[in-house]
Amino acid sequence: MRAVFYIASRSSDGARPGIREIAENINSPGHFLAKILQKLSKEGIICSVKGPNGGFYIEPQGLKRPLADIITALEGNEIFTGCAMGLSYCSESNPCPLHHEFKQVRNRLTQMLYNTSIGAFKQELLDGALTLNK
Amino acid sequence: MRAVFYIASRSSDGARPGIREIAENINSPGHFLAKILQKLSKEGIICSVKGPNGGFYIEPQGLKRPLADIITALEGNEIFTGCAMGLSYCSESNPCPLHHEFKQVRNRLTQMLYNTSIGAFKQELLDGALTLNK
DNA sequence: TTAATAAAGGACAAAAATGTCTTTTATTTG
DNA sequence: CAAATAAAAGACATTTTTGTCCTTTATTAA
Repeated sequence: MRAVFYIASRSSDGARPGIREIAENINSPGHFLAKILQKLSKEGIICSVKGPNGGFYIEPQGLKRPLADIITALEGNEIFTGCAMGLSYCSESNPCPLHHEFKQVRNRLTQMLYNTSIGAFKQELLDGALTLNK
Repeated sequence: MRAVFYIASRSSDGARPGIREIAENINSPGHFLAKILQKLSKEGIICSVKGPNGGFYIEPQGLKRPLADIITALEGNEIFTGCAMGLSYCSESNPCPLHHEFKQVRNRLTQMLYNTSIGAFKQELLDGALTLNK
């Protein structure tokens, strides 16, 4: 789950890096990465091409999608909706003591992840160190 | 890890509920609860008395401690310090693209958990539904 | 002082998350 | 079309987290 954004930043700029190349650059077990990429491509976040010279890439429109989409695809959306204390009964109509205050924090996080596109994140990475080895 | 705050809210008001009593009221496996309570009592957040009529309680001064202490005791403080993306290289001097913005969100959460005492949380629970069965 | 009670502690078991390996399928290039 | 390449897919292994059980130790009350 860690190695998510690396793909995003690498796979673009026209090229189509393969699993091995990506794995080396982000310092992650290749076979494990493969599974994650499979999920992401099934969810339509990244695209893949089989065969020689194949690999992964992201379409221009895909770069516009928010980081939140990646999280949702990989881990579901509990982060965006769950209670701070993990209380199952907690809801808008039956809030736990921290519910309202926490909701603000959570909403801000949600906003942040929805307002930051994969492309923007990538751009900042390229501008900076690009140290993605975990 | 879920069943944390329940103890806090129950064990006070002079009584010393035992594991069984607590477990039933919060709908959690008793033996598992026991381990959590052990940790918390080792950390000095709750107190325990062995023998007949023994059980768990929290001293008045303990009620003043922030919720954050419970979290730290049980899960460490990565929540309060870690990077949103789980990037190990991310730090103040080498920030990831979301670092600064996320830090604000995280600090707000931290503040919230430090400003809310166990006692205050308990009070709100007693005032409200007190539905703590998970 | 002894019997009953209840937490402490450690060993063990199950489930989930993480990671590895092998086979299959699709694509491209010669 | 054949061979090589690379992702897809699923089986399998390891590790971590979560949960259970049993024995020991401390305390209280009769």
